[in-house]
Amino acid sequence: MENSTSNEYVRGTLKTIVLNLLSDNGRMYGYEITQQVKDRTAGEITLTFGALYPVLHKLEQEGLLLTESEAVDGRMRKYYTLTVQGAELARAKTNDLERFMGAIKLLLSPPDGALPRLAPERS
Amino acid sequence: MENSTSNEYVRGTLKTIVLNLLSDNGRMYGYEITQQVKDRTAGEITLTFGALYPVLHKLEQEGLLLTESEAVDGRMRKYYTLTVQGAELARAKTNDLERFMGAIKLLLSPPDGALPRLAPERS
DNA sequence: TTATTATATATAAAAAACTTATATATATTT
DNA sequence: AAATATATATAAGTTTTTTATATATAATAA
Repeated sequence: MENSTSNEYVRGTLKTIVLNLLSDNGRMYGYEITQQVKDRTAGEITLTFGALYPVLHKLEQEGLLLTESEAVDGRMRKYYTLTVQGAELARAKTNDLERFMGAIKLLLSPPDGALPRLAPERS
Repeated sequence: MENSTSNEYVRGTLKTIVLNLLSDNGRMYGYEITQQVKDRTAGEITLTFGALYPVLHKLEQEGLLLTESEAVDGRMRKYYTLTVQGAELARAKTNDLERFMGAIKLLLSPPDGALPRLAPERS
């Protein structure tokens, strides 16, 4: 049984997650990215292949990643590495995401000690 | 001149932001929501009407919000209030978002003291 | 030995979400 | 008189994501 929240919040952060992991690891293949995300977040975040591969292909196409295909133990792997521009974007987007999360925290912590309020009459 | 990051990260969090603000404030209208988000995040997050109104309409349609239209100073306002279900969802989604952000932090802080790595040969 | 699970990438169709542009209208400020 | 602020709304187009499907090998379990 899984106990991760829906990956609704991955929406918008996927590109940044991928760039950031590649920045940390230097060289990764798609499947490895999904596994590392799952492992490092204790299963909280799981990437789907249907979302991941199109993002990887698009980043490559934009000149942010380089690829090398390699057969390992009879199975094909496609390794991705950041280009200089990709590394620059990784820094920028990671920084942006941190700022965004700081801003979200300002919203999630009630301004005063406000209690939750409901609609009055009908439930 | 604005200095907010692109609202790319709002993607996926908009519904949660709206539910959370309504939970704090009890009763708000659309324009007010955009202003409060801008104010409380020091301009870091700005909601667009094209994204906000469809979300409000959808939440209403799903029975999570109640509406009351009211003319104030000659201008129309449509106030939104959480239903019981809406309040419950607000709690759940706020909690989920906090968990998600905790998980993201695990990803953004490098596991070891790893230095950023680039592609070898071609730029 | 056969079936299942894990490893590995990929794409297409459909749905969902968001951006951008546009429309309408009143009040206030310049 | 013009511009800005307040206020909601929708439609068209784009982008993104989900879901389903396809392919293939290796390792493990039954």
